[in-house]
Amino acid sequence: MLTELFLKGRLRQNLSPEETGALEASVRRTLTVPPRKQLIERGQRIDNSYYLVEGSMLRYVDNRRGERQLVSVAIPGDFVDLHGYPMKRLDHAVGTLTACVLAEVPHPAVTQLIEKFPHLGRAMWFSTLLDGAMHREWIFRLGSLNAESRIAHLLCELMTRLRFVEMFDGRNFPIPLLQRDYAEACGITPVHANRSFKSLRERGALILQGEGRIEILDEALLVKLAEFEGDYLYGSGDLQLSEMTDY
Amino acid sequence: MLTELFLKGRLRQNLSPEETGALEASVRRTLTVPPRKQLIERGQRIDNSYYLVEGSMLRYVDNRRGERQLVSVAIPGDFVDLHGYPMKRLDHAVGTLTACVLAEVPHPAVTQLIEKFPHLGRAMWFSTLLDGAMHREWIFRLGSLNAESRIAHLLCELMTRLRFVEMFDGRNFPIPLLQRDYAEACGITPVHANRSFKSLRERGALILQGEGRIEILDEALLVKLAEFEGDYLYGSGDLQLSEMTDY
DNA sequence: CGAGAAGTTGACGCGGCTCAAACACCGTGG
DNA sequence: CCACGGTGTTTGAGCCGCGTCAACTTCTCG
Repeated sequence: MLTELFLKGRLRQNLSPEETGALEASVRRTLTVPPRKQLIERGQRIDNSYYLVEGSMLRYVDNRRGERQLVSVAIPGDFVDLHGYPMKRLDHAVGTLTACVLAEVPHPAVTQLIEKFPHLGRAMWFSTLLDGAMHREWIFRLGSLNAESRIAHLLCELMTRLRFVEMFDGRNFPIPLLQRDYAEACGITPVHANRSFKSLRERGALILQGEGRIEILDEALLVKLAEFEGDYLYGSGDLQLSEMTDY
Repeated sequence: MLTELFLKGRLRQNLSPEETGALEASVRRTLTVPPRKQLIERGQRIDNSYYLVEGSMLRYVDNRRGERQLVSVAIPGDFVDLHGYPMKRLDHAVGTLTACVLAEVPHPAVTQLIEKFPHLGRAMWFSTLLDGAMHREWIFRLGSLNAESRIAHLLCELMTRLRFVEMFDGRNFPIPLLQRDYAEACGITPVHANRSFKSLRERGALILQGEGRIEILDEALLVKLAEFEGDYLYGSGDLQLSEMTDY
């Protein structure tokens, strides 16, 4: 079941066996990509989308000085560039963070999927809108928080999302973002990211183990520092997409 | 033709007469809303979406100190909270900037629309993804630019979008955002927004006429300061959604 | 003519940037 | 075996962009 995590991590509802079967069948092939490799550049036309089975990926835009601004971190279960299906080209670059296993889904297959299963189509629409919600919170992070809180906020989001796909044990943070990645995500310099991590360490919130390995010690403290409210991830049971199928 | 601007501003392609007729017919009523009035609060469940016919609106999230972070500025032709159709509740607040005329579209009507016109459904999906693209650029703005460039970048985006709906004459900027609104959009204080505008004025980029009225003098200079590349608005003729209908 | 909202400006402090150096760890090759 | 370079992390010193606090002006409207 390649797409099993898609359900847990992104769709927020159950699909019928026919729908999951059709989704599974629309995968043309799977491929393995080495770490830190750019797959798509800004402006590139695409006619496949990639579902992330294993590993983690980054989406980013570059400014004219070659500096990178991260806009998204993808984890297993994310349909990384499904928005490329309606948009036809991407306004940002996509690359791997770690080695990744990807499932390739051709856009014509998506068209067939959603025409045959309109309900699945709305679910896929929803999954692309979750990116929008996460982008909005990313804007909040950059516009309203200081450096230390920005990092805490990003960690909180990722911990919450990782729990959806059962990839976080409460201590060992499984995404090996380097300090310069946090800097590029949070709009600060790597030096200042380091100082912010030092402060988080001194507060007892986490332990750094080098090369992006982080051990979480006090999640509640991170949530408090970040003013984190996870409702924007639409994970609560009583507000699921399935309610809309009543229409 | 209430929804005429939707085509120009958001859909980036042509619709058939049947499609536009059905879209038009799905409007239950139009309503007028006074300026600076909040319509929807974060977390609120919705079962209508609003298409903006006239005026301008803001979308924002609040932090726990009551400070406001803008995440979007809506102009005529925008389907302000169409993403609320698949999501069922909003993760942000929505309010008017000026007095607005809104067209109310019930969500069940949207379901009927997209089931009868799958092509229109994909077009509406696209229009919600345009928000995502603008959000990403908003992240870039906050994460990679200084205060003066952030304001310039926001102005550039809005000028470009206003041109799509033929609402910008090249001089008089028709959205009366106050300096504190620019501050809330750009993650700076109102005082510093004022100093940044002063700098833009001294460069000869624009003239401030009070109460949010701005006259644009040197658009090229603003584009340069902002490192603005408008391709993310998907306005270029050769990359329109219509190409995907080949599938 | 008083009150409030928007804009403007100055003085001062702090958060984050820049430049620089040093340290830890690892894989490679002599 | 150790020397070595590369990468990631850590820390210090000094500076600057932006925040804070406060005063003042202008305009509008009651």
